[in-house]
Amino acid sequence: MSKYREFKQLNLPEIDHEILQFWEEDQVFQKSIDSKPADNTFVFYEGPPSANGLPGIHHVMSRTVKDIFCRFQTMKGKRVERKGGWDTHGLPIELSVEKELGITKEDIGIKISVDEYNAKCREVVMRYKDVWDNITKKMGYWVDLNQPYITFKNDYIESVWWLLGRLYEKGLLYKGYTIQPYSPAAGTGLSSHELNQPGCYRDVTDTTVVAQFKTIPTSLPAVLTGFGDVYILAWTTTPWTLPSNTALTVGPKIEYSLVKTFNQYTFEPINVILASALVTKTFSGKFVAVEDDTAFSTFKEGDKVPYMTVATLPGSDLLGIRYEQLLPLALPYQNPENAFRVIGGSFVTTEDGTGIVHTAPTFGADDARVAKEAVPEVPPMLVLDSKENPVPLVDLQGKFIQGLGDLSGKYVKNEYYADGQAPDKSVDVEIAIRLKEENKAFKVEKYVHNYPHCWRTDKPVLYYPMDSWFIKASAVKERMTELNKTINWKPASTGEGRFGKWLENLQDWNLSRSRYWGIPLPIWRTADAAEEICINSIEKLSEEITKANTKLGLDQQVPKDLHRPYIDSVVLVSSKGEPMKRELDLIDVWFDSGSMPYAQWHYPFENKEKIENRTAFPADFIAEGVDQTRGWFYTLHAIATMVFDNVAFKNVVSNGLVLDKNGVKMSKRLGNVVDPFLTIDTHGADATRWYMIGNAQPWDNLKFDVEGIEEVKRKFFGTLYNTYSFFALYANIDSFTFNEKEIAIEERPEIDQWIISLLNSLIKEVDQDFADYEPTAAVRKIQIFVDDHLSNWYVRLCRRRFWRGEYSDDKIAAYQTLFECLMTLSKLIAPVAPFFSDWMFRNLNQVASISEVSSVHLDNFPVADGQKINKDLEQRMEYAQRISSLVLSLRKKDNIRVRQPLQKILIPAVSEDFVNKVEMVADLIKAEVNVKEIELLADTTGIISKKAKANFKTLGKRLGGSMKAASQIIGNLSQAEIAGIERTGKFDLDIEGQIFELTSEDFEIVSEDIPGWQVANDREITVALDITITDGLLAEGMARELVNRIQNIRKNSDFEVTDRIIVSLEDHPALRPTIASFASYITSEVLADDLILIDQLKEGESVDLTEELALMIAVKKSN
RNA sequence: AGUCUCGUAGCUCAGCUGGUUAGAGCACUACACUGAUAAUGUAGGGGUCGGCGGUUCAAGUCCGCCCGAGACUACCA
Repeated sequence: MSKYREFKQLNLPEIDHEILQFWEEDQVFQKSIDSKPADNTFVFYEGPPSANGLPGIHHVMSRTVKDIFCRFQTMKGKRVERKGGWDTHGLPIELSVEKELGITKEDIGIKISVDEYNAKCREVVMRYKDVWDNITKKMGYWVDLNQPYITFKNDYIESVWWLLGRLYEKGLLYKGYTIQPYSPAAGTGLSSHELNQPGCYRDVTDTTVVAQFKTIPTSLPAVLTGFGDVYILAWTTTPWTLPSNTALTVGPKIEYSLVKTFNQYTFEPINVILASALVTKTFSGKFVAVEDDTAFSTFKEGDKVPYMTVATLPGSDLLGIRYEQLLPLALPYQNPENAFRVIGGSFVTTEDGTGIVHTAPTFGADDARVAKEAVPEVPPMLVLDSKENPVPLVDLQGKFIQGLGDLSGKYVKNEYYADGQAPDKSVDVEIAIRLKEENKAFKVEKYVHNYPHCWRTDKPVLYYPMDSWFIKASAVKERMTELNKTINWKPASTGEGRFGKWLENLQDWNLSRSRYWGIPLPIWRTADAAEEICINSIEKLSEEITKANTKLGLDQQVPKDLHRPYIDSVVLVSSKGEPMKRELDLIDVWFDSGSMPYAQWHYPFENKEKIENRTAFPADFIAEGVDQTRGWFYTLHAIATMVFDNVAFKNVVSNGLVLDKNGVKMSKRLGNVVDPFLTIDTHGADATRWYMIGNAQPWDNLKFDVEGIEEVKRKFFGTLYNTYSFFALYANIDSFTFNEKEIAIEERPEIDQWIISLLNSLIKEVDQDFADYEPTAAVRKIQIFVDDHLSNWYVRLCRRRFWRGEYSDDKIAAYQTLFECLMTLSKLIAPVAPFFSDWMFRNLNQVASISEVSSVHLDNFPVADGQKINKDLEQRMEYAQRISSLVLSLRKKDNIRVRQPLQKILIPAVSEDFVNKVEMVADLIKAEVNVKEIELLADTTGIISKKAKANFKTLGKRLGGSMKAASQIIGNLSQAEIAGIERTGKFDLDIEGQIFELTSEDFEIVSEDIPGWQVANDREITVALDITITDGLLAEGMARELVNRIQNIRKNSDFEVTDRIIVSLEDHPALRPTIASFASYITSEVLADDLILIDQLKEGESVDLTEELALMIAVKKSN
């Protein structure tokens, strides 16, 4: 006959090892998938980590979240395939390679060939794969590591190309430009990463100009007419961009003023528009505010310049005003008629400048955006060069192009000239002087501000329009928003707020990256860009290569590796027989990861049905850090919407950050990084997982504190382990193996029915919580059940049933009940604590053979049996718990030990229902608090004093302002008045003469006191305790003290719990009544065959029986 | 700067659609319990619920503004 395993103490890491080994040997993960029907899937997508860095504790967090729901759904009968994946492209990988090789991006192709460089990336990218696989295993995260998808594989790239091809066919791919930081000196664009390097932002002194833009009178609103020439003031720190001005941007909600004054350089009378909030600031120094026109007529050079506000209007009224081009050196090649007008932009502030922004779409990101959003679109200042290509007024060297008069050929910043070559006057100064002379400069000043510099050359960067390929995401903005509304976000605010807002303000997706290690953009173009082709498969590439080989007489093949530089050398041919070359850009790596639903299956070249039958798409569930909202979550959503007009995922959990215990972000620099391996090896994976989930909701940030794991280990796993050990100890003694027929629940004692009822309530709630992606709620409820109800009430109160007496039905019921609780718990906790749960499941099942499967993870999630849920029963047990607690507190007040029996407690009968319920649990209470009788006191006796309280909910609405007074009156009602309410159910409340007719519903009546008794209250329950100790009670109390001392001796002597003993006691007069009445009680309690009183006992040990009485006790084994 | 989240006891967190005296665990103190014992019970101290204003008979809860922490996005004439 097999026994339940017993242990010396809880060792979670050892359990991890044991179960891990079992999983591997039995291929439990594989079985958990294969054993489920293929047509009942729960689709999960693994957001791929990059194996270029080491896993941190936050990965344990996010993977725990993923694992929980996948395991849960598996137990609910779903087939949950979990393909692992690796993100292998991207800037971090390139940078780590560059750091290692000691090179920079500029060296690629010079010091090191692109070929070698990419080989190095390929090598580095999987560097820590083993470490990752190891943590995955150790933390109990089930994911398929054997056939992961890898983003640099040709199959993956081919799928991505296919997706791009679909976008291309739909007209969603186009070439345009974005304003990017660019270093003319280095001849390269800079990433924001590079710009954020320390020391890049530096204070510089620039010549700034507040320029006067002369409005065209016919376009002015009525309020601004009749004053003469009206100028709009706009400030710039980069005067060299003024020739490229094509618009002025105002804040529609900002108030603007028209101010009458003189130009301080030309002394011509002018009227200028600027934000009202900036009038004082702008007209400081040489200016003076005046009230009327007289100052204007007498003004002469040398005086302070008078100014006066003559009109105000909101920015929205300025929209559409046209103005004369400030520096008419060139005109936009497209729609010049739409340039030089006032448009609106939400980014405009009144913090500095004039509240009106000079807008040059070719040199400012905001500028380009507002210009594009304006209706009609404001054209950027692009002109056609000799090859008819549109170019900005400044070339890639940072020089003005030809055809701009004096400016042509000059660098826009003096820093760009070679040493000693810079002219005295920078272009900025030159322009400022010219504007002054032409009555176009309102103010010219030096200004110190923060400006980014190139970290390579130390020279200021230029914001410059760079060619880029875009995905026209804005075209499907509405559809994305619509589809987003069908997604269940956890928390909802991320979906509606962060993600929703992001979709509303969606910009086109800049796909281009000028790097080397990534998926190449599969577009080939002729030199004049007249013809282009987008390659969407390797087969297509092969066809085109063959075609090109024939027409151009080449000998090319499809490269074995689709990366650069091999793919760059492929030349295709246009319909006219011209060569076509690949656009050199790589695509944004986010497109890689957003493509994973399809590319992981090499769709549509393989596994076509998986996507099209919707068995592997969309995902039922994904989870990742909240930082992925605009990363992975977005790219998944965008690609699915654009290509499949579908969501990519139905449920998404975005988890928060893992901070250190002080709430500080973990970083290597601060040395507060928690090592996940160390944590798991020391405390076990389950305690770590349980702590992370139980301590904070996944989407809140977690303040990670190892002490919290310790607490979880002690409180939760320790208690559960103790409960199991307790069960195992006695079940082994009684050879309980669940052989007997199950005893019908209604035939079991009240307390068994109660814990089973609670258990089923728990199943219901936990099942719901897991289904709702609320793991924290589930975990907390389980914890309360285990600690408070199962361990501290059920087991505590039932202990005797397990170790006393025959193997009766009552005992069997106790075993069956506790077994069921433990078995069910193993399943409920399985998603969160996969190791301990399986360990407990297997320990129980290997003896009882209740389940046919070998692992809890192959079993089904428990189903609540509504029949067994009895809310009445739960209610009365709650009464029992609360009453017991009150009695214990009363005992405490008088310092009466629980072992000392007392005669009686009095409880005022609150209601008939209450009386019935308490009577049903009276025995439990009596045993728990060691009291002989419970008297439920009907209030007719008149010895209970009561208190009435107002029911704010019912009265508040009716009484309104009189509520306070009412509550006071009701609180002071006399015993007679309260009795009246109880009798008649009515009461007329008089508040300052106004009568309100109240009913018993409007009151809460509580028994407050029983005069002359020790009384304790807990809400509606009141308990009084009779503390008289009679001789009989005293003798019985002493008997119990004796039992306790003898039990202690047994235990200290390391007797088996089943050993029978002989007890010798030192005789004492105080002891005699006890022995006379309770000798048989004592012997049966301590399993004694004999109890002997001896006058002068020499052997044994001296024991304090009470405070006054100490005596010798000897215990020996009986034969 | 914008968007979002968070702010309740020394620490970690509950607090449902507003309702009476704001709760739990940990930690601390005292006492008790003990055939589960690195557990448990009872009692105690500890709170201007980030601040200010508003709505309401009534605000931790709803609204506005501000402060602080964090994330993401954008970098500004």
